[in-house]
This record gives sequence, C-alpha cells and structure tokens, in this order.
Amino acid sequence: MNEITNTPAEAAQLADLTFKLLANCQEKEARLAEQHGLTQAEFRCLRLFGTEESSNNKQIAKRMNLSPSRLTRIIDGLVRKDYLIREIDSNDRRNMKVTLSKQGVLIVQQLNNAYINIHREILTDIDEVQHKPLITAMTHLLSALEKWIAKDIS
Amino acid sequence: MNEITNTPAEAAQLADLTFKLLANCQEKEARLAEQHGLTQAEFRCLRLFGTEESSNNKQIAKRMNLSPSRLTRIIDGLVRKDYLIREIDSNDRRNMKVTLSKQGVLIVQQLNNAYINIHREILTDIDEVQHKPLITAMTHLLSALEKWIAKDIS
DNA sequence: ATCAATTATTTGCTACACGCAAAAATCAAC
DNA sequence: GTTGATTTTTGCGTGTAGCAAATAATTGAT
Repeated sequence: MNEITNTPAEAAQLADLTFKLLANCQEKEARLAEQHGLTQAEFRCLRLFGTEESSNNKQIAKRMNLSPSRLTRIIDGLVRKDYLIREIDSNDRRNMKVTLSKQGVLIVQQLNNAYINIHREILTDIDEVQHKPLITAMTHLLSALEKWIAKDIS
Repeated sequence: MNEITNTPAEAAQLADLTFKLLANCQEKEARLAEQHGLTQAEFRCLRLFGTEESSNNKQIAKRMNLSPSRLTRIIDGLVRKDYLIREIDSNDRRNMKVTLSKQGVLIVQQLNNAYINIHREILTDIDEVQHKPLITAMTHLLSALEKWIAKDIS
C-alpha cells in the first residue's frame, strides 16, 4: 500500500481537470473524425495505424485495446471506404494482412496534419513560456496514469 | 484568421499527449464506473449531478451536452437503481423534478472520494514540486481547448 | 373562455460501439 | 490423420446517442 501524503486539494483539482479535459478531448476527436467522414473508432484505428507497414487483426486489436471481433468490424468499414486493404497472409492463411491503400496513406497524412494543427492553434492561446512546462507536466501525468492503469488490473 | 507561429514540434507532442491521455482517462473512468455497477453515462450523470439540489431533464441534458431523450434513458437507469427520484414538478407539470435519493447522495460521495483518491495516487508518482505547475498548465490547456471548441461551431 | 403556438418529456426507430461465445478455417504437433 | 491451439468472423446482447413523432402541460392571443 502506498502512502499518500499530498494535499487533497490538489488531487481534487486534478480530478476536476482531467474529468473536464476528457469531455473536451472527446468532443475534439469526434469533430475531427466527422469532418473526414469517419466514425471515432475508425479515426482512432487509422491514427494508430499511422505509417505502420501492415499488421493483422489481432495485433491491431491489442494495440487499440479492443477485442478482435470489434476490430473486424472497424476494418470492415475502412475497407468499404477504400482506406484499407485486407488480404489473406500467404505465410499463415489464418491471418489477415491489413495494409493502407493509396487513399489510406493520404487520409492518414491529412488526419495527422489536421490533428496537429488543432493543437498548434490551441498553443497560440497559451503563453509561450508555458509551452515546455505544459508538455513536461503532461508527460509526467500520462506516465503516472499509465502506471496506475497497469497496476490496477488486480 | 489567427497567425500560427509556434514550433510544429510542440504541437505534435501535445497532439500525441492528448490523444494518449484521452484513451487512458477513458479507461480510468470506465473502470471506476464498473466498480460501482454503473454505466459510463450514469457515472458521468451522477458526478455532474454532484450535490446539486435537483434539476429537470433538459437542464441536465444541456449541462451534459446530450439530447433530452438520451437523458430520459440515463435517468431511467438511475431511477431503477434507486439513486435518483423522478417526480412531476408541481409548479410546472411538464417538468420532471430529478433529485438524489439517500442512496444517491451516498454513492455520489463514494464516487467523488474514489475519483479524488485515484488522482491523489497519481500525484504521489509525480515530483512534488511539479504539482502546482501541472495544475496550472492543465488549467490553461483546458481553457484553451474550451475556447477552441466554442469557436469551431462554424 | 377557447384555440393556437410553445415547451418538456417520453417513445420508436436507427446507427454506432463493444464484448462474448460459437463457428469456421488453418496450422502445428504428435 | 486426429487433436489441440490460433485467427478471424458472425450472431447476439447491451450500451451510447440523436432525430422525429407523440403526449402532456403551459402560455398567449383573440
């Protein structure tokens, strides 16, 4: 059991901040996805896919923290929209080799640019000397959060 | 049109951070909700409800950024679980007056404590001198994000 | 006082998000 | 070659969410 000694006020503030931040980030992602005719799941899949060569269903599912069956259907949608190509892996015919199509590569680039632009815009609204502290602080928060989540699979 | 002058590297880092933070916070909320036998929507509703006296369907929907019809069903669930009481407002019989039950008050307290405890735990994992900068930075980020979202209803 | 417009809630319908369990196909090992 | 493990897919149930129509109540104009 960890000893917890910091002031509760700070924890309460942080709780409130992450709660509100979560809602706003969700909204932000939903908007961006919609602007590109994608569902949120498809958006996340493409973004996580990134420039990765190719992968099979199960690997992507694991990285996205989703069930393989869910992934099948997300990829269904992206194949229907001609962003992904799904073909049987000739080495192991149980696997589906999933690859970005030409259009897929294109939209991933667009998506990344748009996503980064949003954050560039957001940064213009924050005092420049705060930028590095913000990124440092959030990096710490993220790793602490990841640790908490990993731990709590009790 | 705003001029955008900051370094793209920072924007890309921030994009990556908020993307990952979103996924992790979602996971965190889902866990907490599940531990209390609530769906995520119910969790958010109760948390937003907080210690507020009472409210009607539409007001809650507006605050939660959901449609009134969606709210009807979320409240349905919370009434079935005996956390909320729904009765006709005698002043205006079109309104439903929604109030926390005794059990409701209790679980909201539990929920808040648990939520704050998580963040207290997370803070123990971050250098103490970083706490205030973290909160300051995230407050700025949140207000910048809120501004971006409000603006972009173009 | 009555009737039309407005407002709040609910219900039916639809679409997406997600996981579990069973089925189908393939591989691996004996 | 049969058995067991692995990958994907399909069916089904549940949760999330909004829109449009139906219902009920209020308000306002005549």
